Amino acid sequence: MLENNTENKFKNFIYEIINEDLKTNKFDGRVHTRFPPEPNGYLHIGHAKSIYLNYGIARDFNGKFNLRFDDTNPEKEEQEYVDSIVEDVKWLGGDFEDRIFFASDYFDKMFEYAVELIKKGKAYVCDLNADEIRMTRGTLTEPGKESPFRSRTIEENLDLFYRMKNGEFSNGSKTLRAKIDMSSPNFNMRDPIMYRIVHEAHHRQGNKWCIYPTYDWAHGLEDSIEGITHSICTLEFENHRPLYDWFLDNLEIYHPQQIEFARLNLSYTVMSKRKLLQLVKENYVDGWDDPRMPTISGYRRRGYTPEAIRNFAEIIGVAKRDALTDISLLEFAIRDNLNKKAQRVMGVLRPLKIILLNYEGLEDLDAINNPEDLTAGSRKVKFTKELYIEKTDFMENPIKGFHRLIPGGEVRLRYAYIIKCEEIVKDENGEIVELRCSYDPETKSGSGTSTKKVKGTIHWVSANYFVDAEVRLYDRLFNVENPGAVENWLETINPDSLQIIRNAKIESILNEARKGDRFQFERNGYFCVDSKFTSDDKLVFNRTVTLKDSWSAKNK
RNA sequence: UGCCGGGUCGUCUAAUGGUAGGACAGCGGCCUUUGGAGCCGUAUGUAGAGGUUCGAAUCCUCUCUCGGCAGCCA
Repeated sequence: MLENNTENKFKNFIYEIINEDLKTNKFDGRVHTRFPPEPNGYLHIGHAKSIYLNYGIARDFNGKFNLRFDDTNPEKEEQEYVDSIVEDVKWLGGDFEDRIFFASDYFDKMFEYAVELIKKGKAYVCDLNADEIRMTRGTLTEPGKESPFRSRTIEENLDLFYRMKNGEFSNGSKTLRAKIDMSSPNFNMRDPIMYRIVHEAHHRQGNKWCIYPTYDWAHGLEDSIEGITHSICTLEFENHRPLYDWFLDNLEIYHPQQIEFARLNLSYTVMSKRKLLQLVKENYVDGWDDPRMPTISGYRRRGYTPEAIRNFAEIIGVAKRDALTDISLLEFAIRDNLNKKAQRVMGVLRPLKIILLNYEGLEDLDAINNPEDLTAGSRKVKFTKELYIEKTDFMENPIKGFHRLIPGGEVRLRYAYIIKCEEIVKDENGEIVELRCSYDPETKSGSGTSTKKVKGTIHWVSANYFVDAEVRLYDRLFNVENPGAVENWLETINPDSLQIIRNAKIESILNEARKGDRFQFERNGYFCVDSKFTSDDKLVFNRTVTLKDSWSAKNK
């Protein structure tokens, strides 16, 4: 067992509870958490918060952490989701060792427990259909009415329950209900349903079962069976806790502690699995792993790192109050992480040809791979007479404060020379197609021979040595801060959330880039080689996040 | 208006009856061969009213306000 260090003690209110439990020896000094996803969709960043919370607790208290699939509803669950969830939890670093479990593996045990509750006179088979149950449940201010089947004998209930299990009854015709209190102010206690009849194959159990346990009945049993100490869930289950406790107490079995915390909401994104599924199914995005999706697979494809997501989880903390977390916190986390580890490279997204009138030949110039990490070394970049620079780095009629290239003005080419714009070449439409410049041989980067100072430094790529790439620029998927709260949320989708640039010119060193590799395109942002659309003859980059840009921010 | 749970800078979060602090975002400046990074500085907050106390974000009372709950979903 671990020493309580003060660092852990007040990390959040859940740590406080655990420290108290450790002090009173409530669970014999054990700490055992779990992450219990339902395999009915892909994991999103809200799940990452929960994974890091649960896994982090296990790690900090020398406890254990289980991955458990809460697969109690065959109508919504699929193996594909199980596979993606396992991959995502591992990628995030949630280490469940060999403890991967399935609620469906406990179905036999749950059935026995149900029989036990019937024998105690605390559960009964009810013949009311769904409508009738709803109508007799009462309202917010009125108590419900007791089911006419509530007083069946134990023998009759047992007989009926076994026959339910054996498939004698049709979907929805009968349920097993807990006999609690139809007048409870808490709806969850008004004789909640424990089993429903669903004649449907289960993704792991096949046709073994035609009755399936409900969440309320199953979840506490799953926790109890696994010896979980702290069963951490989100706020909407707070009203379910009395029922969680009731089942375990009346069964007189091992009783974990349910604790609720506020789920993550992120600005400009939707988090509900139902809505994410709809975006996928109706092709608003290009799959669960579309880089605009808040899914783990989406962030992975976009270029996010597990460390950044974990740091984000640390930054936002854990509390009980509903929150709408600003997306800038997440963006900070990934910038901060990539700044320290991403190789720098020059990439011109919107090329503008430059011809150096007084330059001939070819030079290999030194470029630093990462100014934040000099051990990353340097590389050679080809410098030639004809180059590409960023279209937006030239202004024929510059606005105030513009530090880059202007007619007759000078600017430094990163790692190279200072150049001066001598002449603008336009096509018949008046579009600028080329700039003719001179270079100053005294200003070679690193030579120490230059006394000249210029305000701007821009990136460039040789027009003779480069690699063509497609670059995908992403913006927020929604135009409103809290799309989940908008009724017509689909109408708030940002039509410009994806911009595809087909002929970006990138340093030729990126010929060797492989799927998933991350780079900083200097002055542009962080980019990741797309794992889906990149092929042998086509390089595709996803923009993970822009660099912080105080210039364009100022000019908004 | 039945029950449950919340309300601290713009946002997220800390305080455990004893100086309301941090991060992000913002603003100002320094520095800079990335308008990046870094560094320095700065403003902004305890929902309200009473009460207890030497002392209250914290305890009590009332009010206001936000969220959740009437699936055989989780």
